[in-house]
Amino acid sequence: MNPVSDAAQHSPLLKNLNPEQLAAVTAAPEPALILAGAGSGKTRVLTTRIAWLLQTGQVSPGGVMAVTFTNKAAKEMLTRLSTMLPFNVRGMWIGTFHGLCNRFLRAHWKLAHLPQAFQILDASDTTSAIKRVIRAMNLDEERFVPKQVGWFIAGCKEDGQRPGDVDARDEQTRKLVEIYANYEDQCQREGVVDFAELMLRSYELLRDNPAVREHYQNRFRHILVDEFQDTNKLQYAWLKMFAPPGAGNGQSLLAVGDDDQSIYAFRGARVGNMADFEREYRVKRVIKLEQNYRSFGHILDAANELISRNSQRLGKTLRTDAGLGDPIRVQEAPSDFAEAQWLIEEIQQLHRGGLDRQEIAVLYRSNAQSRVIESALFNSGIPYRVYGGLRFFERAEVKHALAYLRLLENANDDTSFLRVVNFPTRGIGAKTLENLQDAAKATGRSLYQSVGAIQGKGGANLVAFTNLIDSTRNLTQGMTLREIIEQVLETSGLLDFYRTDKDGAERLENLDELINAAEAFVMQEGFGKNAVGLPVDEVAEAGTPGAVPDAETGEIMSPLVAFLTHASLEAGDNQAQAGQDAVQLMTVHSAKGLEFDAVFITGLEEGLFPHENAMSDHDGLEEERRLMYVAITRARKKLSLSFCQTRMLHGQTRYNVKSRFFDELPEGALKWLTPRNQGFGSGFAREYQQAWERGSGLKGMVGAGRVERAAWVEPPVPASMKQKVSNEHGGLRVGKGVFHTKFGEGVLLTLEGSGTDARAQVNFGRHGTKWLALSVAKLTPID
DNA sequence: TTCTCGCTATTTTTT
DNA sequence: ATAGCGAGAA
Repeated sequence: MNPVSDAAQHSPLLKNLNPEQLAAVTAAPEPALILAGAGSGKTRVLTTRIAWLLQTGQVSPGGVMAVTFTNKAAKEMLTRLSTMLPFNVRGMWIGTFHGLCNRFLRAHWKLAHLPQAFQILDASDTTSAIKRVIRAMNLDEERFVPKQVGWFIAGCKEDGQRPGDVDARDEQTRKLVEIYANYEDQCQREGVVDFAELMLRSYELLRDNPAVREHYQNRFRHILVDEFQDTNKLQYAWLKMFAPPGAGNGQSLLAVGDDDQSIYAFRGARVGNMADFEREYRVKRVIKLEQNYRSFGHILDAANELISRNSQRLGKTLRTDAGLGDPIRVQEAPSDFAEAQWLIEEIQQLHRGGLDRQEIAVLYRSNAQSRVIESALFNSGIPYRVYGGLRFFERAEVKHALAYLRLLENANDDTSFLRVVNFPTRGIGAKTLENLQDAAKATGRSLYQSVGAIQGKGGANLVAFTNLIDSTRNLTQGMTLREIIEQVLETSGLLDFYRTDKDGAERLENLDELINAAEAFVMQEGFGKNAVGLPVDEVAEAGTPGAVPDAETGEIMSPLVAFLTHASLEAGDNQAQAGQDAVQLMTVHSAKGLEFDAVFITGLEEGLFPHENAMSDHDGLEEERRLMYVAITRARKKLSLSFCQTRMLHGQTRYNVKSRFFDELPEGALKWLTPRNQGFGSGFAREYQQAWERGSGLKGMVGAGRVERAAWVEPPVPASMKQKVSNEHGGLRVGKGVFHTKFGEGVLLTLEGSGTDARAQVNFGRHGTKWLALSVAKLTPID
């Protein structure tokens, strides 16, 4: 039945897998759908399958592609794989949809009609770029709210639609499409792409270039997709380009997903892709992973019972061998303050009982709910960490620094230009910038290129700014990434600004952290990859996640461009700092994929959870229910649910009814801590509240800053990993002439790295200074 | 150019 | 309640 040999079936990798997991891991090389329930060992199955395929010689490292949604999941997969495999896995095509698209577009930048050093706009860059378009078109920003226009454009792209494809039936939509078209032109002019564009552009490239498409179809024998229920229309279409249905070419597309955990439909995710996949790929057998290794029985019973109320399901019931465990505790609190106070007591008790604080999670439906809980935790001195705040690369000071760095690479990046042209202030005001933008618009050139057209004092200040950029660019030639950033921070005046700013200390720290991040990035990317033993041409295509060589010439991005890309693609981890034991606070959405010993689901009130805005349609309620399902299944041992009779929301007291989800849970699994149906204002509740209000200094503390903000930390790089910089490599010498088949003669400036990762910086004069991967580029020394 | 006042919106958001 | 933003004043 299975073409794999007996020996392969007895690989030590396959030990301790249950029958379903084993079936998934060793599934025949054909399309397969794995329905993986929460806590069923999904990641283990994915990584074990990849390791097993490689170990049994069914595929080479270059023939595998594994796609995830989050950087975290991708990292997790790489980490686990590297412990299972004897070689370095970093060169393999394992990453997020967007990360892999980036890698692909860097290798085929010419076909994609992009500059090789194209930069990626994050969500806020995108919004400000759209805002500029709307202003340039003299449109009303009330009627065309930049953020909403952004959603519209992203929505079009995720549906695979260019401006010409959109069916605009009304005036408003026609205008939106016009904005979309202008925004596209602007991005193209500036050499930038947004997140959705990364996907759409690579999809179109594959669609329109049969040779490239066939090449990749032949290359990737095994494609594995994680969280398939969250894919949107475009992502599914993108996957089909790599592995078309019904091709019968022996490719294996393995989709892993859980329809019950689909909670991103509101963002364009199509659960229906799972059913479509099953049909279009004629999937013979759907493997269900229903054995749960995470939670006790009462918790699973509750999850199963709740989710069974949904109508549109592929069908799946979790089971465990772990026994029933503790019942689910339910608390009714008179107010949100009292709920928070109850949480404190519970958390203290759990902690006294020996539970680490980081094993305790407090979940809520919307971010606004975290405030009360935070101040209560703050008051009682319990360390906590809130997820979902500003991430490292999104901080203003870091974005400013990155904008300067981007301008060094591409001065035509108007988004970056506008961000820092007057920061720190240089006497360039709104009026001057308006004139500049008019001049740029008239000639179709970038702001940087139009500076000469502005007269007077503003013009002189603008020239001073471009001179600053130009001279910094010259000054930093040949510098290491660290030196470049240090130089930019100094000459831009950012350091001076924050040094004199009264609360600039934290910002200076973050800028320092930026240098560390860059240093860590260089170390991580620049050392010892592709010990994988990929053939040279596959290295060219796979490259390294950080710096991808051109598929033809071997030219790679400079470390600076690679770092800037890294910064946009990975906004920085919200991951907890190691060694700090703190209670975890987050929305249910951001808890997906995580697990804790003890979980508190708070604010279970009608209108809040399920949220009123989601209940306009039937699907909305089902998605809320799936969200509740995700929340419940995060808990390993202890689960508590709570709701409040009253809650302060938008400055007003709301009187609540408990969530309908309570009626959908098995009564036998619940333990009510408060008498049922207790009215508001009953003796107990009133007393509790009064005691609470007397005893707490909370009123003064509300609005106090958040403690222990999640910080972004790069793993420390051991000194032994220091990158090799040499003067010689295979007959090439720094300072001597070299010849490249495409770029002609040049002078060798720098040599870095070793082995297949060796790279060279060469000044080709007319063609400029370029970084080349020596494993790909054909460089010969000239005497 | 920068500061301050007042208006508005406030579900979730992996990239 | 409150953060974020835009318009007018200093």
